[in-house]
Amino acid sequence: MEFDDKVPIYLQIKQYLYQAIITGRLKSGAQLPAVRQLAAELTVNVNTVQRALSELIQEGVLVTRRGRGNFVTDDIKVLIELKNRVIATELGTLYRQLADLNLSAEEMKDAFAQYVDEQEAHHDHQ
Amino acid sequence: MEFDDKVPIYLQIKQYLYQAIITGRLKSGAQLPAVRQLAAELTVNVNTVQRALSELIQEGVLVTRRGRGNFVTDDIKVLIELKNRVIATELGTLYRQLADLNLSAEEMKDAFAQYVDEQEAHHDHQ
DNA sequence: ACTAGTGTATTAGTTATCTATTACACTGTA
DNA sequence: TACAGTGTAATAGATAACTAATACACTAGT
Repeated sequence: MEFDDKVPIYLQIKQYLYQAIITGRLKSGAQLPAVRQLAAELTVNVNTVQRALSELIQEGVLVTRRGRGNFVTDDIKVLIELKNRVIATELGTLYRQLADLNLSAEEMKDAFAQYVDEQEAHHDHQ
Repeated sequence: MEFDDKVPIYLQIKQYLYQAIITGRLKSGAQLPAVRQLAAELTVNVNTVQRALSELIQEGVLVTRRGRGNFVTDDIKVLIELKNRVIATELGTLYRQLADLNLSAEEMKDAFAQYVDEQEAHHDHQ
């Protein structure tokens, strides 16, 4: 996997796992690949994977069972909360950045809507 | 100044300067504070400031005159292009993140619009 | 010429992240 | 009981970012 060398890899792995869980590629209760396999897939060290996993465990998103493996929590509430939290964080980041550039609420919404429409148009033409 | 310790400080300083220039707090042709003063204001080392500045100089956003100081370019076209580039980058980041979470174009626009409206409502109540 | 105020460069030391390697602990099955 | 497959921990070394300190180079004003 390719990483942005300006942000710690373990944080990018967290994002990658959030994404897999939120989109349902890793479903509630599902077992994750073994840490050594994950490390191989991501072309990264086991310790780095472990660091990301341990934070997800801390958050209650993952559950670890010694000798068995790591699993996505079966607590649906936690997963719903996770999705809301992740999306809100991303929306908030853009909002703050645009606010810092003195864009009004209307300008922000228009700019983003226009950007999205442009991207969709490009996709259609592919 | 407070920094996020998960992203290099010199990049955050770049963003800070982009913001100052785009919002007109630093106008076209204006002289920047001396590097030592900037370092003091940002509570950061001179070398770190210098690293950020040298990238802005490389981009043509700033112009340096030895012994005189650093100045915002008086090439308006460069500044307009800068604003467009910075905003497009930020919009693109959110777009990609939400696309990775399988949100549709409509869902993205609605989610952001709703977020912005909520923020504005909170501001009114302050 | 001197001096104060600029940017620039170099060196050395600290810290966080990441890697590589090895070892250990627990679980389930043959 | 062995063993293969899990997670977990610890150590040592590499690299990038940051800091601190010092020195150098150029400009403008006295």
